[in-house]
Amino acid sequence: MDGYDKYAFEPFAVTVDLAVFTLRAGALHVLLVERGQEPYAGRWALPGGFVQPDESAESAARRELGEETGLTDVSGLHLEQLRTYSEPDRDPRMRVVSVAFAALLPDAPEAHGGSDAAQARWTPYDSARELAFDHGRILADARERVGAKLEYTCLATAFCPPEFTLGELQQVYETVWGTALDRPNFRRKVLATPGFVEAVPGAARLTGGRGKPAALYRAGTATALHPPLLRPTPEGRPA
Amino acid sequence: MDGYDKYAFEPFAVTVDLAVFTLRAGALHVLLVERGQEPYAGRWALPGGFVQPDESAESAARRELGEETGLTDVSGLHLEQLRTYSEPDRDPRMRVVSVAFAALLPDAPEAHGGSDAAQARWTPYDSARELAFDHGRILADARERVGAKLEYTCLATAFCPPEFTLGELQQVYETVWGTALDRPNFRRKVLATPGFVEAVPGAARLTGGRGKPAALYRAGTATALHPPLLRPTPEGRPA
DNA sequence: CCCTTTAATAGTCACTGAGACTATTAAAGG
DNA sequence: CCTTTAATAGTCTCAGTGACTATTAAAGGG
Repeated sequence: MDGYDKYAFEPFAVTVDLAVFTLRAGALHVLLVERGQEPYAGRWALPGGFVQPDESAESAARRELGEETGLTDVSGLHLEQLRTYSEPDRDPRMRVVSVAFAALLPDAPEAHGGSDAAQARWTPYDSARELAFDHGRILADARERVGAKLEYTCLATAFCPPEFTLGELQQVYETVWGTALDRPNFRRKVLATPGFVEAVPGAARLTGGRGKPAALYRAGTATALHPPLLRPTPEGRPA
Repeated sequence: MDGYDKYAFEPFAVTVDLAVFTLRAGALHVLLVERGQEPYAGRWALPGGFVQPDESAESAARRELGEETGLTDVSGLHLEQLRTYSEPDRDPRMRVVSVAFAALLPDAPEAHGGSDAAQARWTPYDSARELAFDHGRILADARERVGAKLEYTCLATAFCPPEFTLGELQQVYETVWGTALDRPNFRRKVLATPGFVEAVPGAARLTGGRGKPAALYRAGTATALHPPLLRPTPEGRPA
């Protein structure tokens, strides 16, 4: 950071790119926008945009999230920095450094084309292919990060509405990890972790299910899981 | 990422900042450079520099690491991106976005002033105070990340020379975490984790210790620890 | 050359947490 | 009212680990 005057520096464009996840119909979905112009015209891409002179990358990401999803209050949503992508050739036109973020939404409001996006759409994660730029890589990194963080943080509640059942919370894990979990064991683990969830007294989900209505819970105050809730190892992780 | 022509963007300076850690005399040390000019003249700061037009932030970090430490071969050293700091006012002169990295060195060659640093010095982590810019925050974030990664990765071997004893490996954990560990239990855990370390056949550390010489090990091929090696909870983590 | 010191290595015991189940309870709907 | 459906409660067992004791192997001083 020394010697600003002694060394020339290239001016860079700095952008944010967002991998916005939600759960719909039991599948992980990601918000994509369709590009209107070259390069990659007509291809799908992650939403994002330039960082403005008076804002941090975090502010820019939150602003873009609001613009793309149409949500008026994005203050409580989970948004975390993933990493920064800076390969010199990642944008064919110019030198663009992009700070990538992962965001989690409890429920998916239908996306509408934002100010600078032709159209935006929720896409099943597995159908998101051939993205523009290096966005495929960013998306894969974001997905891996989310899956890993479910293990040792309380992040799963970020996919849930303010009040949720333990079954719904379990579905978050099962959907993101792609594995089935034993219900009684999951229940025991969650309830045994102080601060993970707190019961909503005397409330139960009334919506016309067939069997016994499940009790409702709210996200607790804890952020970390000790000990972690490890995902089942199919055969034995690289260890 | 759409609409480059429709929206003005501010040109940013992009730098890398490095939190380079090593262990010396049983204490965690970090590499600091003394600033020669305003702002923060005379204050200590993290080494770093501008990203050049033809290199990624990772390349820039590796280049700076070589320049600051004087190491000719920094290819095998552990270097990982921490996060990007982009608050608009983090540099009083201009808009600078900095991609921060954490690096781990097995043994500390004495630092010499690099090309753009008046002088560089290994400083005990606990003595690193009042750093320039937001480098105090970056350093704290890096330290926390390193501590956390010891739990669920094989990162600890990055602090060790190519061949090391289990006692030395244990010292890494104890130094970074600031807690004592039970030696037989640590040993059992490490040896029971496939790929963490591999024995060097028939080798023992000869250097004039008093007691029985310890066997030597090399870093194994594994990168993750399953299950993790959790640091002892003093009373009960925020959970 | 023995005997003490020092540290590495081997082994034991008990408890916690989790995986794999089985059993019970409570409501909805015909 | 009785069947269906799902939530909730409980059991059994084993791996992993914290706490601890015992043994082994070398160095160094008398």
